[in-house]
Amino acid sequence: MEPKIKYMYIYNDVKNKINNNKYKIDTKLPTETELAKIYGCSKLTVKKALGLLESEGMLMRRRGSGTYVKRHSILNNEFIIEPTSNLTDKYGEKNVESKIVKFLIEKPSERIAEILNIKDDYIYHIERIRYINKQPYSIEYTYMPLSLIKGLEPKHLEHSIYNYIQDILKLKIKTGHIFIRGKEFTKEEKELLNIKSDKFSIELEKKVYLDDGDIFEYSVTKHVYEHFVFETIFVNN
Amino acid sequence: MEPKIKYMYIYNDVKNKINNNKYKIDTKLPTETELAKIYGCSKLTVKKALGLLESEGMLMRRRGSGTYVKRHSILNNEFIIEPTSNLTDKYGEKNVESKIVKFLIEKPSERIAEILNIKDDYIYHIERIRYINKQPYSIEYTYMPLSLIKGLEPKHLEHSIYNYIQDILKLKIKTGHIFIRGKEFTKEEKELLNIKSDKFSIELEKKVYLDDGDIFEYSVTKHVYEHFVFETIFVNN
DNA sequence: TAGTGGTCTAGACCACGAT
DNA sequence: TCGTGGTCTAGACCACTAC
Repeated sequence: MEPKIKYMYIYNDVKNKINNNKYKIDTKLPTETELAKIYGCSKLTVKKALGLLESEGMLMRRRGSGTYVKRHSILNNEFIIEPTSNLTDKYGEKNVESKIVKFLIEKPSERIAEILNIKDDYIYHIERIRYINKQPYSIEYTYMPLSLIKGLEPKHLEHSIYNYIQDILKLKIKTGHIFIRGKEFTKEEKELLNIKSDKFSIELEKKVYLDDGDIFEYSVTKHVYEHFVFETIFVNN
Repeated sequence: MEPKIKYMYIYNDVKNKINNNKYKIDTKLPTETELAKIYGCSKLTVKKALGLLESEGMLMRRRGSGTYVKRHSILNNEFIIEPTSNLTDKYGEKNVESKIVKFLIEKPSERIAEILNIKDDYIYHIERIRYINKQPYSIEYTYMPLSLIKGLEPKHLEHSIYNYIQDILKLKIKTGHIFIRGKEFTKEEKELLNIKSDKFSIELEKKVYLDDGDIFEYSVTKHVYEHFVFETIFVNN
């Protein structure tokens, strides 16, 4: 149950206590020194755990004053996508469906080869339409190096590529770089998604890296705008 | 010149060396131990500096292997807005113009009072159209507690509210919470911005907090979609 | 002035990658 | 097996808040 890493245990424990109202919003947490005593660890370990919660917007820490609870973790809001969100985990496997438009293994274009850092190798080139509760949600153009992602089959695309990569291939996603912009749908996309001609899209362009530094995915996903909200938090140092 | 904080000095120094190609992309940085010796500090201080650079996507750190340079800091890309971007700083004061549509001091609506955590006090209610290089860029609806932001005048709105708050009032922005979505422009907004009727907007809804925990701004900004890209990076732990 | 979180040290030990 | 970054300790001192 408990993770081996002590600060992750403290992180989860404090997070749960906030979500269960054992630590209430707008109240003060015990001091770092007290928490260190409670958890039987050094101040630095407490500080690392609380720093994570601060970066998620749940805590506000003030030198000379204390650590205050600001809000619960989100999780429940229907349309909100965070940088690390996974559709299948968010909406439940039963509520997400995917229609495969293209599933190719091909030589990459010059541009994609450069982005994926590929010399003379093949890639997967995938186009999927995704539905949530039977409603068209997005169209997704994905490019992945063949050499990294072994054995990908249509059945994986129908559910979650990410879950295949993480659960079956045991690859670890480390960082991602996301660009968000507005974009019109093409005529073909409107037909594929079966949406009216005045709808536009929110486009997410993503480059995702594994923990060994390899880029494993370049993708462009165009979301029907009514069903999409992206959330992010920043903390200054 | 050098900041008092040692890890910020290291952070800036390494960042500059990457941007000036003294540390080249795809090469390895000296180890933490070596850097600690170079800067005359402990490993932990080096680690903190490098951790910041990793969270900005400039470095990739791998246990058992080393720290690798991944890319320069961005800065130059024309339309890209990051979570902490400030229009005036980004495009230069001369290239940003603002037209004030509304500048009211009023009692807040119930909704705004709740968001700003205000009981029985007045707020600024501001609507501005912003132009970059004479092109309409966005329309911005801003609500701020009067009690926090003293002495705001039209001349400040014509340039940067943020610069007034940070440079003159010496308030420090600590965290922000951002939602991004697609939204149509209203007929009035299209007229104010003088744009064609088929244009839509990327809406940024922001709550911004000061370092003492007070919320000082709630704003909704609708950007003409062609001139707007939002960038963010995530790092898993 | 007392109490808080922020920075920093000089170590120790561990998990993981490369070989 | 060796070198790397990751976790952790038990302190010290500092900057800031609140009183």
